Amino acid sequence: MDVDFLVEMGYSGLTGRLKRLSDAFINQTRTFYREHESDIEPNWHMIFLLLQKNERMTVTGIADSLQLSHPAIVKLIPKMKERGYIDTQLDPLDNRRYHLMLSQKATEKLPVLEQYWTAGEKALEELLGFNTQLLEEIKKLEDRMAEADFKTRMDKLLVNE
Amino acid sequence: MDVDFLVEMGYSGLTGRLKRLSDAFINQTRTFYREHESDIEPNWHMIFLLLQKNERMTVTGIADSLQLSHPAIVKLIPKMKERGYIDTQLDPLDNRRYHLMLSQKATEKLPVLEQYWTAGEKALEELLGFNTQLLEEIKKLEDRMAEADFKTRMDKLLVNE
DNA sequence: TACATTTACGTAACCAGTTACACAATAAAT
DNA sequence: ATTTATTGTGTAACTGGTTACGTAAATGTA
Repeated sequence: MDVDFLVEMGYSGLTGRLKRLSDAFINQTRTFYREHESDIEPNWHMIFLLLQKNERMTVTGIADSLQLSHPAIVKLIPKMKERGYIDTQLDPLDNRRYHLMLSQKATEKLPVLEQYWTAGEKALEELLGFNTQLLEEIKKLEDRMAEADFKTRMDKLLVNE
Repeated sequence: MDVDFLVEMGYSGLTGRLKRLSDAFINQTRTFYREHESDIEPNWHMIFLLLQKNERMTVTGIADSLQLSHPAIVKLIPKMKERGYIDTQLDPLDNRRYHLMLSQKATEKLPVLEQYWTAGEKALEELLGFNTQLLEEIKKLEDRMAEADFKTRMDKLLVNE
């Protein structure tokens, strides 16, 4: 395919291209982990970082920090536990919530994982041409989305309804 | 959530932010369609455009044009047919393949859909601050990904393995 | 203290992509 | 003409998100 239809379509193609890029990063990261005998998933990365920083967090705490819905986190937990990367602990003062923490195994594996993540950062720097232009443009987009999201703007801009 | 952990994390957070943005666009577009009584899904948009341009296309033709895997397209078809937006026709010269085309209903609904899509484009222009900076940076990223993808670069940049 | 509200987590059903595999039909090669 | 390779589609199992709903625990209020 010499021509890229999504690129051809200009603004209309942009959302599809973001999806395509996002999927590419996720899928290639998963392949990378598997080829390097790592039994972790791409979307665990930020949870590891969060729990490294914070020691112990609740489900909603993680969900809020990453701006994901809480069921997204709930669904990760069984597999992370099953593979031995996190321990959980009921909150003694509040029986609804419980705390997640990195396990022994997790802290042992962190040095290797950090090598992978460093490689990922470097690869990303390369892919961004060693400048922060894209990062800045994404930030502007996020900020404008926070002011008024896509749907709000579509509703407003829809003619003669 | 005053602080955004993903933004805080710099390069490491970028892929998650792309995912978050992509999901936001998709989910809000779906909500928009549903509130406007439209029984179409966000990822049908490009297929409509493709079939407007090309009249008739095969499954792999569409997959290649959009740079998706063919099962992604295969899974869309039953619902698009069931809701009456596409007709299919077996290729008389090749019994493996069949052609997809926009149905009567689809062409009837196109004027309304085009209003929605125009609103989407305008919303996107707003969100990009009426300049093509982000589009250009995304293009550069895509081009570099085509040269050497994320995983290839990670492998190469992984130290002392 | 009783009642209403909010919060934290869990579950179900859905959307949207992927890889891996199977298989029949066509095309290419010998 | 037969065999081999390739192509087009279908299916299964997986990853990773969402919304909507339920429920128990904690909190606020009359």
